Amino acid sequence: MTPRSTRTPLDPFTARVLSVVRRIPPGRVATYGDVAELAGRPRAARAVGNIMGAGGQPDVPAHRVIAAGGALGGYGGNESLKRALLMAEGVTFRGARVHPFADLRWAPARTGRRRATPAR
DNA sequence: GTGTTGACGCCTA
DNA sequence: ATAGGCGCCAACA
Repeated sequence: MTPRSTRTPLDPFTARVLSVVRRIPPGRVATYGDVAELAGRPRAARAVGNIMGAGGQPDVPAHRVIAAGGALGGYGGNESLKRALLMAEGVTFRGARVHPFADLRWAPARTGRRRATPAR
């Protein structure tokens, strides 16, 4: 089980991805591309998918990470479960896509990012 | 070090 | 709307 969590200490990017996903609130979703961008690698959507599939941790709501355009994306072969989990949180679907995607799509609150080093 | 795989994304037909 | 192709990045053999 979790062949990776017990091996590598987690690279910065991977840790960042998990951190981002953890912040996605219930009833909201984020695309693999969104997570990748928030993690610092806008083109690493595929890598994010791999990281999700790698298992991650129980406190990481991977089911809230979907594909672009509101598509469901994968879930270890249990897409129906992923969809059920989202619906249970209030996410509505329109066919195979979340709807309204624009409103359900989550974006981090930018409560005014303060720099650690208060520009002297 | 290289090669393959994969819960992706976007473009073109 | 469906199918195929290319690019992207990280994990693993």
